[in-house]
Amino acid sequence: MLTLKFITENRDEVVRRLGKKHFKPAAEMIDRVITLDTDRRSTQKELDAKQAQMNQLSKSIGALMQAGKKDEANEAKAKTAEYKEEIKALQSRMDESENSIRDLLLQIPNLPNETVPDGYGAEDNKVERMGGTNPVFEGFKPLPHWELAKKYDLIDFELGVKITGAGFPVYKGKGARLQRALINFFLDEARDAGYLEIEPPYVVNEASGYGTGQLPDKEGQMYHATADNLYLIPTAEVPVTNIYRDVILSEKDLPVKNCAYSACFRREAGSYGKDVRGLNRLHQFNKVEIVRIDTPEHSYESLNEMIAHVESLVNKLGLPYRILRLCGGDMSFTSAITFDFEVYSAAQERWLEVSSVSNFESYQANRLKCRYRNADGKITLCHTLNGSALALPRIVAAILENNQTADGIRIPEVLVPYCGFDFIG
RNA sequence: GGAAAGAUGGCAGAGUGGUCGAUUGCAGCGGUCUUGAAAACCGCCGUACUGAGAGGUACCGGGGGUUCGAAUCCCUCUCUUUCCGCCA
Repeated sequence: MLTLKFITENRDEVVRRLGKKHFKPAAEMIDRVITLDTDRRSTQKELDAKQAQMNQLSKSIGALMQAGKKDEANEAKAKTAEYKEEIKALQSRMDESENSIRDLLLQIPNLPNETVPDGYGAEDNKVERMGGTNPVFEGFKPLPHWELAKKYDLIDFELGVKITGAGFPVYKGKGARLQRALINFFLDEARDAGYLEIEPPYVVNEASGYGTGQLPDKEGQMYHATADNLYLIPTAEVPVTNIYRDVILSEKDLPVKNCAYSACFRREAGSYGKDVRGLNRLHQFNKVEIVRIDTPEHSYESLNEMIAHVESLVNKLGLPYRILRLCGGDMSFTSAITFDFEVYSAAQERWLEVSSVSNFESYQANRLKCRYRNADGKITLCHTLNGSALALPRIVAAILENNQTADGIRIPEVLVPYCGFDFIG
């Protein structure tokens, strides 16, 4: 969430920038926050003064009792009753203001960075750059990956339906080994780029869900183990970022660079059609995530390094790709700026999103209470960033489709040492 | 699943009703000494809100209660540890 201080000090700027996200009630909500805050402050002044009086009176009673002046002590005691009433009233008024402010702040999205393009949806995203070359298929018609998966017995979607349900594929043989190979390749690449590998829990508690913002807004997207009130992670971002919840880092520890492989679980309620065919959208999938925590001064440099890292991955895999700078309307609630990576899937003839790299600036850190102490001892909110590096299913889809030949599928060279085979046929 | 113990500042660990926001040790920061370092010694060293500042207020796992006054007593929830049982 945005900080109260920034909102109250930059009212007009906040309203203007929220406009880019097409957040309609911005002005109304911001003004309400400012009104509530003014009220909260004056209430607190009153309350503090009253409590100071009360504290003093209590102390004097103690002194009187010790001095044996019982009558005077009792007299003072009688006075405390009315103080108590007033304190109680002021306290509840302040709690009310505070709660209302927090509720409002949770409903206000992050401010888009000034370099985020205007726009309403996917069609307004700006192509930052493109790379790789599209494959040419000579003498045969390329098959979509779900047919290739069946033809070479790599992935069994029906079996997943039997065991669990749609969106839970079963990988078999070289299909399963390709999963392991990609995970190891991505982790090794991240380590070479200086990221510390983390193996996090795949199930988190409520506090962690709130920390990264999955709760309360995206509650329906997570699988919820109600007997224990735990949530299956939709991404390793959740457990990894929550490592830094309620933590004050030292500036010399920044930037924090973590990477983690995890299975990811998403309910994807409401999805249907060609978007969910095959590997395009799953309820369970594998992903390697990179997470960075940095100073505000350095976070955009960090963002660029992350983009370069992800770009090197798709390059090494030899996939045609493009990088999109998302427009205000297509960005997530919590993001200040997001770059999407898409790879081109030749047989489906469409772009598939394989990574999303974002800077949340201090929006997530404020909720997490993730701060750092600089050399002068000043405590400031960190900036948090994360990105997929990479999500497997659509990468697999693109590899299968783009690398197919008339009689098999070529494995990208960088993966051969990880797979132990260079061809599926 | 059964039983017990516990939750205090970055960590360890005192504190059982009245200058306790909290003794002490370690770590950290500054200084003296030293060519430099170590050791020793001296000082500083939680967070948030509020205030121009001095200062004020809140916080000892969360919530509620008793009391003029709660880290300390009571209730409740959550979590952790240990033992037993089961078990990859």
